[in-house]
Amino acid sequence: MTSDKHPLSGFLHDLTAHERLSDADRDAILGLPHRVRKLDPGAYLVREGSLPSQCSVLIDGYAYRQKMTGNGSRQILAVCIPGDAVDLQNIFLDISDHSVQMLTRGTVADIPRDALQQLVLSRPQIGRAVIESTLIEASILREWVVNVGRRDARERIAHVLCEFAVRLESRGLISYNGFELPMTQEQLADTTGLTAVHVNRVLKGLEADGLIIRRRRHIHFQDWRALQDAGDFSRAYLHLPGGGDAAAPAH
Amino acid sequence: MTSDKHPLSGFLHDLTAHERLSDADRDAILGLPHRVRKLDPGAYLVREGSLPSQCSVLIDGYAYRQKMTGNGSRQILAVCIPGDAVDLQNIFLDISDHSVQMLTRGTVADIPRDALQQLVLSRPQIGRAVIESTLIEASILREWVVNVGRRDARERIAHVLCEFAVRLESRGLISYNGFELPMTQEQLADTTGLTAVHVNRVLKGLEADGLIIRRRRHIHFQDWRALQDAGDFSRAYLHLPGGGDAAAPAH
DNA sequence: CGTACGTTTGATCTTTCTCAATAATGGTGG
DNA sequence: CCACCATTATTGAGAAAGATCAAACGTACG
Repeated sequence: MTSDKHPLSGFLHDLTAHERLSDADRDAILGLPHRVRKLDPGAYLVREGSLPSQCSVLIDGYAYRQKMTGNGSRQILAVCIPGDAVDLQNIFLDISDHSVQMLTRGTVADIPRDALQQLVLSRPQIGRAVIESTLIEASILREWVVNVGRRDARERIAHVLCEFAVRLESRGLISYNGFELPMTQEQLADTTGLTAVHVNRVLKGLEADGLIIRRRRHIHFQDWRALQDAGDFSRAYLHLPGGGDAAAPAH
Repeated sequence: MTSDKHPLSGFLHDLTAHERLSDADRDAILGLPHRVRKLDPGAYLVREGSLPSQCSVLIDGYAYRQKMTGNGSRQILAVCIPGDAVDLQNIFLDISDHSVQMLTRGTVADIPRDALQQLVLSRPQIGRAVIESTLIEASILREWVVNVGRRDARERIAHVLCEFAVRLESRGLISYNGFELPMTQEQLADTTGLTAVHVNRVLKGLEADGLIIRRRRHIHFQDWRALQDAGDFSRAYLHLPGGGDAAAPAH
């Protein structure tokens, strides 16, 4: 998908989205030691309770953060898209507080924890970029708390669809006014705090009302404006560099 | 409450909870320019959509992060306790994605954004401490997503009570096996994604079952172990330095 | 071509919300 | 100190969103 070949170029691109880095900083990032791995759906990148010795960057495919409750239900906490550093939190915290698993087949680059830690501490602008990236992740988490805490089922799902589309678009990963949802309805239920059955009915409803068209897992935005309204969606919380609230997925 | 007099000592204490700082770093923090203000309940520290020019540190009293949905309901995203830097995110991000308001009467110290930014960039160990603090906040947000997404009303409220008690205890702010809940049942509803009416019934239930005793807003832990079980609570996600799962509020 | 997984649909049940009214409580001015 | 007012807490009854249970239908893949 990316024209540039370096495995860490997506990661670099993500970090430089908000912060302009010097050539030396850029070279230092691309020069990080790393090992590339291919993974199957369901493979663990991080396991809750473990002490990871490396940080994985997603090169292609999707992954998700996840946590289980005591009575066995699952809550999905984030969907990682190509370019995302999958466990920045584990650079500086010891015990992982959640798990990360592959959603689809994909490729990751593992970077030794020490090397990344050193890089962040020794190069202030990179440190700053990492802080910003972490802060944006926190902002998205706040929006997710709002989503599951104060929106009804239809709003939640519409919101998740909008967020996903805008994030993909910001990385140039979205196709013509629609995208391939990389998850089952059960996983969508686990991200919205609903049941798979109810997710199904809501999706059907969104389609019946002409907001989206589904063909298998492909979501086509038939009425992007209405979908945003239905999901109470405003992209401000994503802190995307482009600013404004204007841009929809490619029209 | 704190024996040391410097307004920023609570903030320093918070930052050094995980990271040992050099004397020079400590002096740099205490030497930050700041202005102390007293505030009434409801006063805004940060307004969603604004571009703050300073970062407030809570000296005493409580505050809460909050976001409104399009149809007017409120979701509380965090409760800030004395020592918390109230808007670290606004050091590096421009437009605030949520509001922060005082929960009680209290005191804050405002630090100019530029000074704090400079400090973080020029002193790697302080940068590291700020990253860790941010990461822990994100971890707590993840747990909140789980809480509102996958737990029922009783679990949610028990969980919030446990979290609050443990956080207070970690700062030495908790009194003998109980604490003063600094919020109304309506605000508790807004933190758990419930209604005030239902919160009332659940609290009554927790009391009827002998897990807590209420006297006005004071919560006494009659059966701390059972309350943790009822809330599916485990303190790991708070990443407290003490580690382990052992410590309960002072027994 | 059959098995496993995901989706769709229907019927019923629960939790939680909504609406409404009443009782405490704390703060305020006289 | 007391009467009054505005919040906040409590309680009840009915409504609704979403969960649960169960079954049938598709589709991909070995």
